[in-house]
Amino acid sequence: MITRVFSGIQPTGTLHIGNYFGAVRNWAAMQHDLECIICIVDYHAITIDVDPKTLRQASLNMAMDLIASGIDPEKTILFVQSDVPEHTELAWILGCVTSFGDLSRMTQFKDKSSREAFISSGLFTYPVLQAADILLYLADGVPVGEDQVQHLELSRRIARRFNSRFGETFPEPEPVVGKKGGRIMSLSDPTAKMSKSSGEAHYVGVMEAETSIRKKVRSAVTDMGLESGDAMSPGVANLFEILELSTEATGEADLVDTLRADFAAGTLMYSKLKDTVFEQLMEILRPIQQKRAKLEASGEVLELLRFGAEKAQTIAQDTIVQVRSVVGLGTANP
RNA sequence: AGGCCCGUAGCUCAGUUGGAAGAGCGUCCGACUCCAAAUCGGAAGGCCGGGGGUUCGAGCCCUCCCGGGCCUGCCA
Repeated sequence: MITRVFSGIQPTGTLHIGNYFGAVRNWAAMQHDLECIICIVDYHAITIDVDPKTLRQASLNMAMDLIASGIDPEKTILFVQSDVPEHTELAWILGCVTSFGDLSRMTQFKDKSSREAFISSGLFTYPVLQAADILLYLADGVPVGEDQVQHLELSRRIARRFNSRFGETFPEPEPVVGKKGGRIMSLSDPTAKMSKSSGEAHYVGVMEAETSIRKKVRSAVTDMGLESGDAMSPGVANLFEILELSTEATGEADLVDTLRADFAAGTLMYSKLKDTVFEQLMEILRPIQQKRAKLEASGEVLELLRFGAEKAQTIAQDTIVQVRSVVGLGTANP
């Protein structure tokens, strides 16, 4: 039985609808039944080149996006990672029970390092910090997408090795699967997951201006003309996916059925599909954008994050005291 | 600590004895499309890493600095 869930998200400055439908919305649903901890992972962000002038603001923006998207800072512990420096201490200690070979096998490192000119050792040990994030809170559940299962496996491995070496300390975190697959693909390249790093045309920002969103949806790749009865192309399937996820909340699910029937009959106009996707999407995004604007005007994020960091640190410090004790570190806690 | 190589458009790079800064990809606009993609047409985009020097003239030569890569060594 899972009781406490940890999630991290990088301070990329803004959320896109892939983040929203794939992760954030599930977190918002979970926070009513489970103890949720959501961390804006700025220590992770600095593993690749970042601009120090924008990092802090990116963290604050991400926090505001999350709250506007339904994360309730009263229910969920929401904070910025570096406000709780215990993360780094635990990462060091866990790094010492992590094998070099395990880290070398991480595919995401191989991926990212091949793209960077400067490869920091932090990029290499990133999964250790990720394990520390989870284990610091003794979280027993981690909402996880396809691409993160390998990292979670490593976290479990690290927890297991630590426990066997120093005594039962950490639960082995279980993957928590969201209720819906919710994997949204890039609009320009529907074979790749939606991400900000691929470029402007690839993603739709949750806080993006309506005119811009409309344009991006209209520009989505479809297909080169199908015979009726042909399988749906990845691009069209992706649009249907977005539509389905949107209408789930707007209560207009019959729109999807109608359009699907049109597709099956070979009479679907993609321009109509796109307009519908755009309209339904905006039904979801508009209230979020309004909430976000109010939040920004109020200037209360800093206070909310400080509140979150305090709650997080209370848990984190208990863990660190325990860890230092079983490992034999320091003189304060024999 | 020593040796070698690199830094030019958002990205990957070309740039001849020193003589008017370029290409591909990406971006923006247009044509074509039910809408898009692909394709075609057009446009924007640059402190040539930075300072100093040589020269009538420097992306190119000299020098120092900054940043990055590889190799060897030293310390922990």
